[in-house]
Amino acid sequence: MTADELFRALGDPTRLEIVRRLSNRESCTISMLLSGLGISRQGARKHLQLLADANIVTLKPDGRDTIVSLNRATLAKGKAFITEIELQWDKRLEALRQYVDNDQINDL
Amino acid sequence: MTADELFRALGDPTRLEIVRRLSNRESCTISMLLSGLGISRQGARKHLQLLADANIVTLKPDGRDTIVSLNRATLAKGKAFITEIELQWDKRLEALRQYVDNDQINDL
DNA sequence: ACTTTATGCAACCAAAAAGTTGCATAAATC
DNA sequence: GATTTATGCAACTTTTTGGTTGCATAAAGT
Repeated sequence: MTADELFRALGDPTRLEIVRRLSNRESCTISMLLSGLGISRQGARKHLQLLADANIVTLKPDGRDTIVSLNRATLAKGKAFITEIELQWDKRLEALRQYVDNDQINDL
Repeated sequence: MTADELFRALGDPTRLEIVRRLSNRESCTISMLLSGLGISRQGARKHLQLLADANIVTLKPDGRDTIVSLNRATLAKGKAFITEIELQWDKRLEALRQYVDNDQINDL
């Protein structure tokens, strides 16, 4: 799963709300999770499937219900991606700083 | 700018490639940045505008050119959002652990 | 057995996104 | 001054997304 797929899955207010709910509740059933989102069950269910496809969420059938749980490792990947970008940025800035310093030495 | 808007802006391979390029290069002109992305200049320019609208990138006209630079603070917000979710998750798990511990005490 | 509850699947629609092409313009360069 | 280069704006098409409704089904509760 690529970083853009992960971010795309997080890039919707309904889906982000689902993720927020899962971070607060225990893993819960689909109907509990999706009630009160302001859209139809099937509409919300599509969002949930998108999260499942992006591996942000895991669905486990259990009798009549289906249990939804948050996949922490996947979220961590998104965080790691941003951290990596920031790291590259820092390295570049540091290289620039050293370059400027050398110029100052040359100016002596 | 909401978290979902930020993630949505990052949720596209072309835009993520633009961000990656900016993390490695010095701030550069639009044409330098967008060449070789595999789509038309105007197509790529639309993606760049989306990144600018999400405040991930800043555009600064300079004579004939326009200088593009990465906005570090905005990326940090995305990271912070995920961190917050993880924190909620941890707090919930800790509460659950203590609950289980109490049960064990009750069993004595 | 009958009813309710939790869920899935599929068709359909409207709006947004991704991409294209063509034309315009203003700054640099020759 | 003529040309090249960097850019913008706008119209248009195709694909994707977000949402709906209707119908089906299987497990639990009465």
